[in-house]
Amino acid sequence: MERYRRLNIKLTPQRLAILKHLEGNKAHPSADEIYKSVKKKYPTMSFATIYNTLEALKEKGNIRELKIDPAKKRYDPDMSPHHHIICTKCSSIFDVYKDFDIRLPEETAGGFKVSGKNIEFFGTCRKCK
Amino acid sequence: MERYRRLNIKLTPQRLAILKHLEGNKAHPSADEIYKSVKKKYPTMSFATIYNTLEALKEKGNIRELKIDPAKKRYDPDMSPHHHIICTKCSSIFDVYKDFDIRLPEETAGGFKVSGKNIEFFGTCRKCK
DNA sequence: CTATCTGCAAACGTTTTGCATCTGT
DNA sequence: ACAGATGCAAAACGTTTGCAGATAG
Repeated sequence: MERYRRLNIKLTPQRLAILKHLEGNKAHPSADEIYKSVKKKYPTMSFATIYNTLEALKEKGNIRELKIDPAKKRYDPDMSPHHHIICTKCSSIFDVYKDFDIRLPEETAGGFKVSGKNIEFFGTCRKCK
Repeated sequence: MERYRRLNIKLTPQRLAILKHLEGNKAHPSADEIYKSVKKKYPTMSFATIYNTLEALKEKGNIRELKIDPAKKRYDPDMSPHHHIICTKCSSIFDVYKDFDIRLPEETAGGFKVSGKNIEFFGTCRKCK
């Protein structure tokens, strides 16, 4: 609770439940998964609140929105620099904590002002292979 | 026409129009963009046909489905190994023809059998900056 | 007190599907 | 001839929105 004060967003019970669900969560949950989980405690929980909160958290730099899964957005509360590897069979996502020193040469960037990069690995996870 | 025979899919006029639209296309078009374009010549064109054809082409390894744009799938007929850079303002996508020698150490892969990788850059394009 | 959040339901844009008809091979 | 494609409309799916009432600060 205290540690969320700095977010400068209203800390409603619903939001605290969402934050609690996200904290330390390594599953890269979708909005629907968060919704289902928090709805157990707050049966009136709505997607408006879920998305509203996720948007606020994203804006404050507290979570990342992942587009690694084309079917739906996934959210990652781990803001430390890392990449992901996704299983092409079960779609589960794991973290990759390795830094790759990749730079785009001026000529290759085609006039872009590059502001970031994203590396996705894919393959078959331990369970699925 | 001839060069599409090896695809082993029925070459209907609609499909040839889709193939023609895709050939050499560097715009990474969405299904809707392909639909709009092909509909000019085939006014009865439907999304069923668009998605059906794109799925067939993807399966035969003739196009790639890009997930770099979270709003919608984009399609890339360029199967040569390359990466992408997307403009965070106008969402236009450009190709990056540079090979990055990135490998995931056994320990970091977490039991995964890695089969590929994908690098996305993002930034502001020449026009938008 | 009031700016902001919640919850509901309706709307949205993209993608998928069922099915009757048609067509490439 | 027939496996498979087309076209239409409806449905599915994730996400967004409008708004009236509630609440954190």
